[in-house]
Amino acid sequence: MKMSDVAKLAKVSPATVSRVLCHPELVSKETRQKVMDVINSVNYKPHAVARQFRTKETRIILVVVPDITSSFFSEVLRGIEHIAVTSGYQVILGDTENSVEREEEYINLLYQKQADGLILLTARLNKKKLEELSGQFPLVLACEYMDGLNVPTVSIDNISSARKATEHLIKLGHTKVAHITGPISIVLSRDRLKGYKQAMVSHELEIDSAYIQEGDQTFDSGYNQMLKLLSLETPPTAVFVFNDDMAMGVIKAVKDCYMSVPEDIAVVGFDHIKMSVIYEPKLTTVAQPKYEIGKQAMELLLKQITGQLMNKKKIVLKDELIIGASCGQNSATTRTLEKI
Amino acid sequence: MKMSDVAKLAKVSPATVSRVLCHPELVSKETRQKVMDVINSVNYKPHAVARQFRTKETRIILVVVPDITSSFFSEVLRGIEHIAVTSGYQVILGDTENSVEREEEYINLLYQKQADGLILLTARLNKKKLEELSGQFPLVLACEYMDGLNVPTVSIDNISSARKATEHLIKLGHTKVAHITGPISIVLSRDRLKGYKQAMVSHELEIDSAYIQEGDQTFDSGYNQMLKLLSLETPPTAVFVFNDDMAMGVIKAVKDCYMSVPEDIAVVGFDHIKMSVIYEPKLTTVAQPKYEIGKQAMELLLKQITGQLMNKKKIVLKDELIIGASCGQNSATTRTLEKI
DNA sequence: CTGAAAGCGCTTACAG
DNA sequence: CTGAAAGCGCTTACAG
Repeated sequence: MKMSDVAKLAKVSPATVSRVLCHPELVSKETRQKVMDVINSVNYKPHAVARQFRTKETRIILVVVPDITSSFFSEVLRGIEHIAVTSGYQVILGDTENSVEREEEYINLLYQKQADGLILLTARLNKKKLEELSGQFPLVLACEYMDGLNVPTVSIDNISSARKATEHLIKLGHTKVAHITGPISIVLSRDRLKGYKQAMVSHELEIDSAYIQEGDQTFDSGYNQMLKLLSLETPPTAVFVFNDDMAMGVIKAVKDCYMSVPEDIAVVGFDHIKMSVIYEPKLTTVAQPKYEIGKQAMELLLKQITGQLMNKKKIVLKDELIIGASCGQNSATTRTLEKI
Repeated sequence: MKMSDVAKLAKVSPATVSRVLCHPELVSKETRQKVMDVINSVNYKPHAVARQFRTKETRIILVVVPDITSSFFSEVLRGIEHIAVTSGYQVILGDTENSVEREEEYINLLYQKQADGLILLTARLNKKKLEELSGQFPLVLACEYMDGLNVPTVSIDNISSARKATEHLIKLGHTKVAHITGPISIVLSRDRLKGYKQAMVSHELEIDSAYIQEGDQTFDSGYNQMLKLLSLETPPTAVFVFNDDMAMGVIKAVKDCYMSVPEDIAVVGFDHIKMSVIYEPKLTTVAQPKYEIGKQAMELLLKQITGQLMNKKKIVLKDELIIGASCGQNSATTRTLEKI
């Protein structure tokens, strides 16, 4: 069943049927009714690809995500998808499984006009390529902020959040604060490391390079890096960890060494994933507005697609330090007092 | 840049360019080379939608998932996506956020020919509608098995897995075994409940209807239902729980009542999500081959799309009972001995 | 308010 | 092995 068949049945031209569907206000009430009756009675559905081909818009966007099984990204994705569907767009999922090659394969879809725009939840591509891409297609970078990059971006301020998280530990009286980073190849890791260092320096604490260990984002790597830190001659008394997965691994390592969190070691994580609330002790962690990041990224993309361009706008959303039990507010207060 | 432009530059017809791209074996080596050189030098990419429109295949499939933020579904999705991309297909993500209406909206995409096939990770639709859909479009149902439904399906045998899980508790010496179900409106919940009952009956244990509580799949609901069970006059000594999220909530409830898992209450979960290994005590749980379910679902869908139809085949994959610490293998053995 | 006609960029059956 | 031509199902500028 195609539009011309509907037209015949309704005794109008195909153009009129098309108008009823796309611009009903251009058609007289009676004609409209007549056509709608036929459409409903034969259950006609317009051929999406034909329309896309004719109008040159697919109403599809592509979302490239480094790891779809991650609790963090899947919530951002939900935000994107929800707004997309509400606005009449569909989402093609591009799970790169952390591979740059797959990232580039997906981006090919844009050149083939398979999608009207792109949201990147990961940016392993270099700055030049990203800007070039952004010049050619509607593009939004979410989660990762890249300094001096001329591409619309939605993210939190990772540097200041990391600084805040570290300062929380310092204010609790800790001086030997370690940091387990994410893969140092990604900007996020470098930003959070920067924030950690800023906090240390501004409180005149020494940054012991043995206190900085690189993890790979997984629970196990948090576990292993923590064992390393614990076996130092002077182990830290507090650790700021790149993400919650690793932070939980850190806690597990501490437990396995017959020590306690927060009594012996205070831990702060990052992301506030669902599990961070369930794990014991409940994590102190930086909550990112995951759904909101997705939502705003999609809205920014839509603005570009519809041409309400906003000169490469950056949106920085508010994060929040969620106080759990993994830093020991109370015992820390005591420590501060002892110092005084 | 379109195909006819490339053709002009290469001094051949558009048909030849098309053949170079789609059926290179039909073109002489020299012509092919000449055309490829032009394609590369101008970086021509064929217009995907035009091709889709002409060939009547989108090489897009639709995956409808009830909850993209769930660790379980996102791993199944990864399996689907991986095989899809490897086979030259793209995946449109349909996150229903557990709403039946949204499920139907997504399915509309099939009628509009936006996708070549559909994988359902949730089936709230009734049997008749599903079979009708399956008659019209390539369709695979994954995760949920529906009795007597004539639709290709990939799943585990939920009844026998649930029976096995419950029997594990019974063999450990428990006679007062409770079950916290999922939402009883979904088939999976009813199947696992069935398995639980089978195990109880076949071991001649009484099924106390107060021992069966309906949860909603979340941690919190596991927590709440467990509190209810613990406040019974004769509380159970073991609980088989519909999924791991709720099982962790159950454990938390037990702890909060100053009791221990597994000493006071033994717990078995379902799914073997990542967190189940990290949580303490480590869950005993039924592992579903999540990635494999996704993979096989996609392969089954591809077979339908390419017309290698396999009379509404069902694939039942093997699950595995993973023994953690939440059932107390040892203490249980003791109990059994005591009984003797 | 409505219709006739052109055309979006490809692929493929047909002819040579 | 190659080209000319038709046509996939829509939408929209144009004319009336």
